[in-house]
Amino acid sequence: MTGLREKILTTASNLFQTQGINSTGVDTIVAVAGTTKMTLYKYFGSKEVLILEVLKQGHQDFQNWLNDKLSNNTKQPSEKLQKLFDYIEEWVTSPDFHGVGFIKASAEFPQEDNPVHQLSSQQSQQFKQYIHHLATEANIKDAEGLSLQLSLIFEGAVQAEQMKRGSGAIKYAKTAAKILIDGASTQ
Amino acid sequence: MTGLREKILTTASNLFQTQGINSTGVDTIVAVAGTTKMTLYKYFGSKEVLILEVLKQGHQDFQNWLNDKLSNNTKQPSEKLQKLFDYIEEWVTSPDFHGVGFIKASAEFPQEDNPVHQLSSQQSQQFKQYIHHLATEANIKDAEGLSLQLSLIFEGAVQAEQMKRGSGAIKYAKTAAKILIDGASTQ
DNA sequence: ATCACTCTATACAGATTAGTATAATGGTGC
DNA sequence: GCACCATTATACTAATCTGTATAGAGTGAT
Repeated sequence: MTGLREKILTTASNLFQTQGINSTGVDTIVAVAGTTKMTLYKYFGSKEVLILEVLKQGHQDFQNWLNDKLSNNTKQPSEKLQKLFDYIEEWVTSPDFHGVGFIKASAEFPQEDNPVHQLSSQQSQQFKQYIHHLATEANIKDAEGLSLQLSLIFEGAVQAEQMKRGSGAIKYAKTAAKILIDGASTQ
Repeated sequence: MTGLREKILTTASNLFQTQGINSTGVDTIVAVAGTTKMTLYKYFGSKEVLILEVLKQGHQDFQNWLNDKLSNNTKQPSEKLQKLFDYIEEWVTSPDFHGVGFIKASAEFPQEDNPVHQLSSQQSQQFKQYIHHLATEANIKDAEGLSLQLSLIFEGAVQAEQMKRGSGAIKYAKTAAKILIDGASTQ
């Protein structure tokens, strides 16, 4: 079992978040990962493929983590929606939080026909749909509107946290989410 | 009257938004602006200086535009806060909207000691303080909390709009803002 | 021991980058 | 005409980038 592919993935993920994607060269990645370019290009045909794989992995990790938390710690569907931002806070404030990939990637690759941008956009929409799913299960009338608002707050909070670490933006995002959820529930 | 400096500024601003900052070379900027590198480096000592100037200009334009709108079209302080997101919507949906500079810049320059990141962070905070100012004038009790929440929604909406143009995120951001403002007013 | 296989080491190609040096061009004021 | 000025045109340096070519080192199986 190599684990080299995995090592390259996590190394690239960290560097992309801390240095930026375009600012991180392939040479830097392999140097930090303790391997060579030949190996990197064997597992990932190009830097673009590597970027896409990093995004996929990060998104999947987040979705799995969140889903497990919600499945294991809540019973009623309405409870999930209420506790959503509690877990998001836990995720964002955890020490190994390294940002949300698709938000940064879409900024670095603004062109709509770019594969990285397309995947980012797709992941953003996927997350919105996940909230939509939670909202409909909780019998929210305007599930579409609420899910869009909650994803707005999510992206804004992550953006703010990324802009200035430990800004406490998540706390206010949490109360804002609570207000919006309560408002949509009693309708 | 030259206007060449201005021309370079607006050209760079457009290219930075549509292609990304790091992905836009100095050669491209001068080619599109119809000038040469010598002139660019005469007005702006380095690419970093140019980036900073573009950010300053864009932020100032936005703040001036928003402030004028609010000053001219509202009378009472509480009205300003209510109409804030109406004008933000007008700004975002306008055809020559080219994104909010400091949001993208902070993504492309994640390192906190980077001058571009620092300016972005500073501008983000400045905008939050502007909302805070509006909130205190409107006699909102928890002005700090509300202004943070509204700036979250703003950044999230811009992010969403940038991710997928014409997503209608602004409309939902508007209603979310209304709910939060009303909630903070009747406290 | 030899084959097969993964990984390393290193050097390289070709393109692109930021920034500079130098000479020529064009217009304005006098 | 002449001097002054901003601008252009072009060529260059030196670094950096992605991606590849080639040869060698290590390991495990049979």
